[in-house]
Amino acid sequence: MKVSKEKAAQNRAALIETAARLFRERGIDGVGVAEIGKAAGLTHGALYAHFPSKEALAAEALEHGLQISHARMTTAHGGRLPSLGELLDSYLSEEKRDDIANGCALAASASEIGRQDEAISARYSNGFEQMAAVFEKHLHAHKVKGDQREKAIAISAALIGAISASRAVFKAQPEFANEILRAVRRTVGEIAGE
Amino acid sequence: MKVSKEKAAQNRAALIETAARLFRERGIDGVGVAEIGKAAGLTHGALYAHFPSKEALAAEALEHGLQISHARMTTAHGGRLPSLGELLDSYLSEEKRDDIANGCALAASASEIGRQDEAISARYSNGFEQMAAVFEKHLHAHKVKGDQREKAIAISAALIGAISASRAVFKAQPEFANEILRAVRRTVGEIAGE
DNA sequence: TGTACATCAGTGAACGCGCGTTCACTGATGTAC
DNA sequence: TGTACATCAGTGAACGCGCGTTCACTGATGTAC
Repeated sequence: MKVSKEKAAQNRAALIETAARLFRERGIDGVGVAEIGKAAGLTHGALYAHFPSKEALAAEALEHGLQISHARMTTAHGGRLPSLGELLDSYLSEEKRDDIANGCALAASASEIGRQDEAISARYSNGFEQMAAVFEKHLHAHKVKGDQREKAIAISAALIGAISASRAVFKAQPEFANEILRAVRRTVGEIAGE
Repeated sequence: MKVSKEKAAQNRAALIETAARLFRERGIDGVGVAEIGKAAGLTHGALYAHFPSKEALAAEALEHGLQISHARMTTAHGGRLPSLGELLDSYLSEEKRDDIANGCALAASASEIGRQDEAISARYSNGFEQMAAVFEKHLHAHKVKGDQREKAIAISAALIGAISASRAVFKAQPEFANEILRAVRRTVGEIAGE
């Protein structure tokens, strides 16, 4: 049956949010459209009224996830801009590492985006540039010597690698997983002239 | 029909090598057992004479890939130990980034290992520790100040993140993908006192 | 050394299952008069 | 404002397909005598 425009927009948003969370948790290949539809309170068929394919939904879900991640990196308690130290502590915390569903979309999908199509690559690319831009501003504010853009890109890559690696080793060696987070936290702090 | 022990061992090795390559290229979820068997010159049924499940094969394939990666990081032309600069240049080269089939197993599977079982996590964990140990030796040889193990772990995470991110953005922005490699190359070089 | 036979790696059909996508249909919404 | 009807988001059965795994069978290998 037809639903109101408002309700349809809500359903579309629910599909994107649900897909973004499930894709982060289990990968794009690891979640079926039936499960996404059901988790969003719909049937799987409804998905195709909003998106031409699962892949198109994945692109929108990645974009949504990246917007959330960027917003979180640029707002702390009370809406103020977090300091570089707060940002690094939060990004590399054990809590964030363990909460993949709400974690950084760049880290959760790092090694599988290369297998997706160009539309998804483009979204990831924009997200990575935004992340690097956030760090570049911090490096600029701290008057860090050298190529600030270069260092900001390296920091972004290091953080993504740290979360991916920490999650990868966690089940077998949780203490080593924590050591990875601490090691990158301190080394990046040094680069940023902390 | 039965085959000689020697031939059976060759087939087992072919299954592991083929699986390692295909899993790196398209992910564990992205390749079926039928394709692995066929690419190794067998039928899919033969796979179960050597491994109890696809997951068990994935664990062996990861281990095999990590051994290759480690061997490559500790031997250059002529069997000598490569310098830190050679190692970084090679690891962060555009060629390695583009050749996922033969690339570093730690980078290719970074974000999907966290979703696999503990046996696979244990293998990844050992591989990561070996990689960090290689860099720690280089830092020690270069008499780098500070906590060398900490820096070696951070360097390993940064390299894995760099390759993952560079591959992720490549389809949409190949020049940005190259910039990521260069940025991490130079920043890691600085950390290592190059 | 030659023969009989147990072993077991490999074959290929078959299993149930979930996948992404399609489509005829439903029925409340929202518009035209 | 009230009525008739076109729209279209959502339903749920069905599509063909490939998935991981099982299993009865094959036949060369390798062993026992």
